[in-house]
Amino acid sequence: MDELMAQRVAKLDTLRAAGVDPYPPRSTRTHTAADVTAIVEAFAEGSDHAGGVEVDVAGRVVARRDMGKATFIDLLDGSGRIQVLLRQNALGGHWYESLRLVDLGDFVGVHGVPMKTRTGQPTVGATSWTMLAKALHAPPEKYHGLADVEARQRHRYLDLMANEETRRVFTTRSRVVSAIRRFLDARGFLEVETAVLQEEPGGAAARPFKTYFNALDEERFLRISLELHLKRLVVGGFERVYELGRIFRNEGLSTKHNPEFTMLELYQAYADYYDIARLVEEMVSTVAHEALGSMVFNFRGDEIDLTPPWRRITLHDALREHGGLELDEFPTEAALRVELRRRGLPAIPETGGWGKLVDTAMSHYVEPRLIQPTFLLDYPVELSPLAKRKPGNPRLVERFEAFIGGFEAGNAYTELNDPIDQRSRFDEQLKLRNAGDDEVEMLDEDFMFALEHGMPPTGGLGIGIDRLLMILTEQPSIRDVILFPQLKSLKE
RNA sequence: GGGCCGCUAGCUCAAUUGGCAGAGCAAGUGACUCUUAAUCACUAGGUUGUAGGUUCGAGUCCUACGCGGCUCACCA
Repeated sequence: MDELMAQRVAKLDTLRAAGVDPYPPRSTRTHTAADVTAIVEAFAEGSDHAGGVEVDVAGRVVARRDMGKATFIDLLDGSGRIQVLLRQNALGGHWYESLRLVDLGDFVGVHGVPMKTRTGQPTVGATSWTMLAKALHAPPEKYHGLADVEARQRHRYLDLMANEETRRVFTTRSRVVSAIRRFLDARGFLEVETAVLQEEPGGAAARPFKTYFNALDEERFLRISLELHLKRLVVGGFERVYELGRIFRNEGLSTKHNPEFTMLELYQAYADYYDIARLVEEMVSTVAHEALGSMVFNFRGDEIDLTPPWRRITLHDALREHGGLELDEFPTEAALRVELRRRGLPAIPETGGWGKLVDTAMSHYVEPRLIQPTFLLDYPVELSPLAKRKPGNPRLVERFEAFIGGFEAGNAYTELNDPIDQRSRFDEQLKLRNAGDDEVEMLDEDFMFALEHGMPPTGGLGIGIDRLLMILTEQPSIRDVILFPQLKSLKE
């Protein structure tokens, strides 16, 4: 035990020896910090007190200014900060003296009267105080806060207690998620919960996490998307469903990727991808307005305006506009590969077909330039085995991805509901897999059985909530919007 | 996984060419009854991420490892 902790334990023992429980089971709080501030601000003009009102406040001691026979303490509670003035002749000598047992980081309760100091600051003039919970470690530095990125992520509680900005990000996250629910609930969507542990992880091309189900003596996978289960529900007759849930992909970490992340997926019967595009821009802008009161955000140095309508451009046109690449001139995998090599693109995939190469070109030329919210429309069929083909052009599907701030934030299609085509698409995926592409969509027989019973024309959507939050809270890394991001363990 | 950068007191940061490891906050003692990054005086606090190596001498140079950040690859 280090010296600082030993000092605090000694104070704790002193309290106990005096018959004081340093961890009492409850407090008698009657007012929050914000309540007291409101009371003081309602004082009559020229008055510095409210006749007869007494309050009990409680919170963590975040600053302390010792003035001899008077001490100022700043308490932080869930509503904010409030200053407390403890004076010897208001508390009595014994209780003032025992203030020396109060350290930064302790939780204390204070009984007193709302008042203004000479400078007009709302303050509780204390008549008594109580220890509510003794802290055995010093909190992070009071002025600079906690800066070390690793410490902030490993010990998020320290980040939250030290950094106002962190508290803002995560209260915003909560408000955004509840605004999304309100938006969808108001439009007749039914919120559902589907299986996290799955026999066959489908709905996306990603490596899954594996786990083991002891009772059944079978392997299970953590879900990599919500799609196939939600579509089963549309088959079952739920016309508008959504799920806000955690999904898991056994892949790398980056400023845009965390292995577990929160996805919103929704499915709307009798809608197509154009309907979904309108829904997305309306939902995101409404949620931004409700949760943050603004539709304009500063993200990585760019000003991003979420006001609808968002730009719509086909992938085909975007490649011409941003890359000078005319896809029609390179209609085969071989021709496109030669062209991309000639252009010197990095990381050209060896497997995966024409669609994968189009995706590579898109990532290189288009994606980084889509700073303002943009719907990129009509993708190669090979990349989208669950989306409906575009009438008149069977190489493309009715799909868009929504880009904001230079990365993908959403993905939507007119859902494929032709079970014959769906089965052949799974077959195509299997061929790609056999050709060496290990991240493809896997056949799910029960899903096929569902489709074979008939699914109405349906529009579907997936939005990465964490990425959306990055924009809305103006945070450059996904780890800044996830309370407990995945980190390597400390081996000792 | 590759490349680059970082790791010094509980926290935030210094340390010149390889030459006695420092400061602020926090802590302890004392002064101070309207302060608010309170102020003032004094005190204590270190296996410089870990393990080796070079050197008379290593926070500093070399090697390996650990953790983190950025970036590339993969992915949403």
